Amino acid sequence: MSVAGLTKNQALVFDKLTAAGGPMSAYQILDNLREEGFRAPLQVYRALDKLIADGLVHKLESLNAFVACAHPEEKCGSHGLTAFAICNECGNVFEFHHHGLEHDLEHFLGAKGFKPEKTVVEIRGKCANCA
Amino acid sequence: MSVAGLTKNQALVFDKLTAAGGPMSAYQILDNLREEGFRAPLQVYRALDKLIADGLVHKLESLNAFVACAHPEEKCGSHGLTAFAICNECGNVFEFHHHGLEHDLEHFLGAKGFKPEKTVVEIRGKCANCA
DNA sequence: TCAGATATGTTATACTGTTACAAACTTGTG
DNA sequence: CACAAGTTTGTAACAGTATAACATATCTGA
Repeated sequence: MSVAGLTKNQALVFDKLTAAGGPMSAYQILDNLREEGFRAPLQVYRALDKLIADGLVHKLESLNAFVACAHPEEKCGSHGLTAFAICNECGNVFEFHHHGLEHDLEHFLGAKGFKPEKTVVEIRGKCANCA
Repeated sequence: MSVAGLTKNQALVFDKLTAAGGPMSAYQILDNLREEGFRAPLQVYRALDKLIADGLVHKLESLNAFVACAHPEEKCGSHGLTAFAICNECGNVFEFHHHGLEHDLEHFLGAKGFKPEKTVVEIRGKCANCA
């Protein structure tokens, strides 16, 4: 389950998030790891910072929540722009990579002299099951 | 400056945000409107809810901040997808509408049975002036 | 006028995230 | 081994973001 190169707390957070199979808030993670010895939010946020930097976890800005990457074995950053379709009914999150999108944005913003560093794309709506 | 159909508090918040010419947090707005009689966050959040519903103000999810629409005279919703390029250096926000982007996303997600309701697109990076 | 709807005010509280500092553990080098 | 430097973890306090619940006022139309 775990991934090489993670410290104890990072692995605990990553495993919890992977097992959940969906988004969790930092405080939900904290409460779920109290049995494992977690006491303070910082323990969660520190682990998340590293996991996000490594591309193993993504932050969903429109939910203030975190979700395990859909393909942790490959480095997520290498796929370019990561986007999420989030169902407002069931809360399911579908992660995808859309190269056309990325290319369009780069082209459009490049023409204006803007240098993208991180791009947030989150589509809220109804998934096929809930429609 | 003001827009028809707004209540007193809504107009105060909208004018403050327009005058700022950039993003403000809800609590920055609150502090800036204490002289006008604002006392509690809810006064700001309630006004923002209405302004956002009307398309006069946008929420920047990656900043937890709010910004006046770049073209309040036209109904913003009618332009489809609203996107933002946000400079991490100077904080400037550039609002734009990209129809190709919107079309691509709709096509891609439609094929999966996902029905978009609201789309968040925020590109963080360096603007031309700060690059 | 007055009843219903809308807007506002107020207090308290919940949720999200960070600062500052201390202690423990890891690692490489003499 | 010993021990210094760096990294990880622990803890407490706090800052920033957002909402719930309830009271009061204002507006609007029959």
